[in-house]
Amino acid sequence: MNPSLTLVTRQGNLPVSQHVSCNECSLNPVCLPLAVSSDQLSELEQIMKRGRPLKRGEHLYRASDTFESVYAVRSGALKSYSLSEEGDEQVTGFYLPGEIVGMDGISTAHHMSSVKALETASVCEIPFDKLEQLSQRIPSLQHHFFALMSREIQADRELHMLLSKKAADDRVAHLLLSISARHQRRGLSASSFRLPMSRYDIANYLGLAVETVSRIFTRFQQNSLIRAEGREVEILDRGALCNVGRAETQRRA
Amino acid sequence: MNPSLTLVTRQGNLPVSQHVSCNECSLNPVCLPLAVSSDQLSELEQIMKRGRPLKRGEHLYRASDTFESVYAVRSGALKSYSLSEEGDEQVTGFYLPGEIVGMDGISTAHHMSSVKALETASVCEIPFDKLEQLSQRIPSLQHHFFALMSREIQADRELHMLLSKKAADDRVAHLLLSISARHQRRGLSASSFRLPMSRYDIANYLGLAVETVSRIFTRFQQNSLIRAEGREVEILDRGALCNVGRAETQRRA
DNA sequence: CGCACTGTTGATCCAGCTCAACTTAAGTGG
DNA sequence: CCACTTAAGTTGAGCTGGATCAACAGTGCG
Repeated sequence: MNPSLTLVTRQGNLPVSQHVSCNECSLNPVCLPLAVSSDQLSELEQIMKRGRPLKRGEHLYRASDTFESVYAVRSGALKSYSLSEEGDEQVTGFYLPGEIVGMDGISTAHHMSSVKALETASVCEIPFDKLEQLSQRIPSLQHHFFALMSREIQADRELHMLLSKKAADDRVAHLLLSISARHQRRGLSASSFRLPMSRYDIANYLGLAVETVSRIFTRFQQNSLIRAEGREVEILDRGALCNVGRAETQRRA
Repeated sequence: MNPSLTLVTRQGNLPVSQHVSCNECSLNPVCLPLAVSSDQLSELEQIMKRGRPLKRGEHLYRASDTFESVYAVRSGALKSYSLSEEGDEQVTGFYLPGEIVGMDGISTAHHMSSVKALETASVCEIPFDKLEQLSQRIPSLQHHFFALMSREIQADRELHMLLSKKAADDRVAHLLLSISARHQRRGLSASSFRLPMSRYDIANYLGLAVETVSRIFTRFQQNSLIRAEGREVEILDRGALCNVGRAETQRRA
């Protein structure tokens, strides 16, 4: 609770710069290591730090903190958000294991959003200046980071379309499919998973009211597209979920 | 009209790799050169190519073209857009002189969107593989590109908030202010300019109906926030324009 | 075991969409 | 250079998807 106490605990129990071993990490095939050859991996490991896990609700960083590092998610889940001038929250993204968070803020030297843990989560910290230096020597690493950011931009463009053109059902369906795909990528079940975020966060992210999201979950369930119990979700009819908005009116028994 | 004829014209009249001289370019202070020292500028100029200008409606590239280059806008204006599975267009961005377009597609080796000229426009082509090589040797260039992409991500996050939380007036006001700021950055008038894009494109970009955008222009004009005549716009009350959505109901005579 | 958070459901309302008619501007060919 | 076509923009009227307000049901943490 007390900041200085937290600091002591962190530095006392878990050395801040504990050695990171990507080879022993199950995320190896989906995370940063895929960008570098095995003999260069140790160089990457050298600059990475692993901190103590974050508890639900704890911040990884806050908007206006100075930008120093990007982070690879090891476990758990995080959300990024920012506040408008009027003070209301906009959830801007969700981050699952194997994904990189914190790439905003490179240009301003300050983070432009805040990131907090949705559940107990741990991350590998990658000091960005070190990463830039390393990228000078490892072309594939430089390329990988350009590609990562490019993919982030692409995803944002897709979201742009979702928010500007698609109805509420589509948006929710899209999110479910996105989470599903990201699970599958890690070798987990694509059809059965637990959502790490609340209905509130989903609604906020998708530009909808909580009530609307809730109703849509219910409707999807009634139409046997999914089975949902709280945050536990099972995808029953992936095809139909992809086509929500296409066959808008479910004229089925 | 005939592709091969166009090709001849291009290569005949204007060599594809015509030397680019950033020092003689008025965009020098807002474009790429700001990333490199003057003695390294020639290296950058070396890899850039200037093609023939694009006419209104011509494509710079199309979605699924192989990704080879990014482009710095020299003059005119461009829009990027993509098509949904149902075939309708989503305008994803507008690009003005001094700005870089084409940074999607790095990860896939194919462009994920199309870019076409809104009016006669010219660009400097920057082959991306060459740029990566150069970035290996010029840290500030590498950093600048990371920063550029980071800023793109930031802008997308802001747009996310705009689309998910803000009312139609806010969205239009925001766009006008954005165009204004980008004009100012180039040393042009911040308060008086010509919009390069149609009402249709504005509406599409902001996730609104054309009619709504048109009505809002009219309303802004009635309330003396702007003076608008077709695409010609003058900002009369910048403060009020920033606060649209704050003082929603204009209880004024 | 109680208080606060998270989620669901119902009823009502309104911002912005759709449809429609019309005006103005911009090409285009004779 | 003007008549004609087509695209771009504006205005009006009415409809609707999703927001808002409200009440209630789990759920879980301290």
